[in-house]
Amino acid sequence: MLVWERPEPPSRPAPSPLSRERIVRAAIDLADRDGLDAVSLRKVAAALDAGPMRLYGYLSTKEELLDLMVDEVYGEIVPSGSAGPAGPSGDDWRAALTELARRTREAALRHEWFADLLGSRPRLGPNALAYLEASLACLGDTAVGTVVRVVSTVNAYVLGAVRREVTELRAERATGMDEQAYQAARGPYLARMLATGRYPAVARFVEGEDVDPDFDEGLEYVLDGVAPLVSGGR
Amino acid sequence: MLVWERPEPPSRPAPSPLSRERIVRAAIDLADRDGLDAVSLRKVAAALDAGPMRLYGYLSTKEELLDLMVDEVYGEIVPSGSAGPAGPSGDDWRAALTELARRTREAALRHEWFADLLGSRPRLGPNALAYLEASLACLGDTAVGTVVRVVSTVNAYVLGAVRREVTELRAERATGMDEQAYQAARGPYLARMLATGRYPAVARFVEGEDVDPDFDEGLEYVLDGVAPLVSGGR
DNA sequence: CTTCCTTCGATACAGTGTATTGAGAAATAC
DNA sequence: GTATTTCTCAATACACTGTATCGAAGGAAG
Repeated sequence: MLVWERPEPPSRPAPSPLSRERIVRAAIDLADRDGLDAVSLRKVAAALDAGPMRLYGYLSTKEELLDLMVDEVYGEIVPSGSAGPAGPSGDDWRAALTELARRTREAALRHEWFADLLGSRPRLGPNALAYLEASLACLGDTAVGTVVRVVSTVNAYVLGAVRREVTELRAERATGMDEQAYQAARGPYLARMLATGRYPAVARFVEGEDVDPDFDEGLEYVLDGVAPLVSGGR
Repeated sequence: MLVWERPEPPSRPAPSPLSRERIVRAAIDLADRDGLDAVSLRKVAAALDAGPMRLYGYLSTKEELLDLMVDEVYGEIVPSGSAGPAGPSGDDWRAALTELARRTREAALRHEWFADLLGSRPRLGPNALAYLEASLACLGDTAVGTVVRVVSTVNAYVLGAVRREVTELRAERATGMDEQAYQAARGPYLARMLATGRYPAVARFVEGEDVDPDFDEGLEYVLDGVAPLVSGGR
């Protein structure tokens, strides 16, 4: 039985009133501050002045906690008032999808762990469904086959781009958030590898000015790619 | 100091000759069979008839083992003989990128855990560099700015699409690899959610024939999107 | 043969997710 | 009102994780 089907245990007016909401929020705070690895049932429970086993009334497994965390962030992404379908497939489907993608990226930058979990588990929570709903609704009343093609392609890009961006961000910070230090740390090794001559294209790319890829720009290309699908019918 | 910089300890002709190669292969076999969570230093060591601490001569942390595993799969992806740059930006850059994307996907289907790790850690291993090299080389001598735009966009799509596909595959298998059983399990919950009327677009999508999104098709769209960049020159 | 230095395995520790169990309180029955 | 049942919670326990420490064994150098 899925988490979202099970009712919460009635909140006893016991010492500290607990709830899924509070548990999830504590877990998210922990993950935001100290990373996903720091999220243990013991620490989450401790943050709420409770024993670890207390949580098992609200969750039946740690996986479920992660599911709830992910769903919570989906809730941050989807604009709360946008349940209604957008304009009937005008040309603003691009703007709508772009907006959603941007919000997804921003949420992932706020909650870096989200990028690790995104797409790694089936999303059936209410907010994940709302997210899916919002995605599909961007295309108005376009044919369902077209909609799924467009949305899944764009979503795949967003997922991958966000993941890459967060990873790079972490890597930079790992060496002391100094770009110079980063080059200095990875430099010797990379230089030696490139000196082997086995990676000429990489060498050319490293020596050139570093144009780090832009999220919005890549998104434009992807949207360009699927645009004929939606305007051209099919 | 990175793993790839450190030499292996000289292989004593001790009871069982160990090597990074053997360790990584054992770990990969374990991950393929029982999932990434089953990869523990103890189990890997046991598979090689060694104590857990023995591995610390070859690795200094479990993270490094994961890095080596990822790099090994990169080695499976990149065609071994394709170090030379492809044709000078003809029109076969599409074919080359497609080939590489397909091979990436196939590797992820062979090693599902690869999808979980892909893009989650900086890739600087020799095979990862070769992969990057092969990606960049697909575009021949196109301007470096264009190359990075194209490759990073395509890679983002591949990463996201592969991840989604593997996740769905796992979800289906979790209920007993029966599509009917899957619908039956998730059905009641989904039906109830859809009955709330809050997800009309999702409902339309679920009721319609389920066109699961195709990897190659989405890739085509993305390539279409970046095509003007490479043919039109920057 | 003795000495030294490397390498290995055992032990140990802090931390994890979770099953079990026993105490205590709330709710019900009389 | 008291007695009994039921439910909730916290403590304990277990198997497991990654890794530090340390003592012993074994090959190399003198």
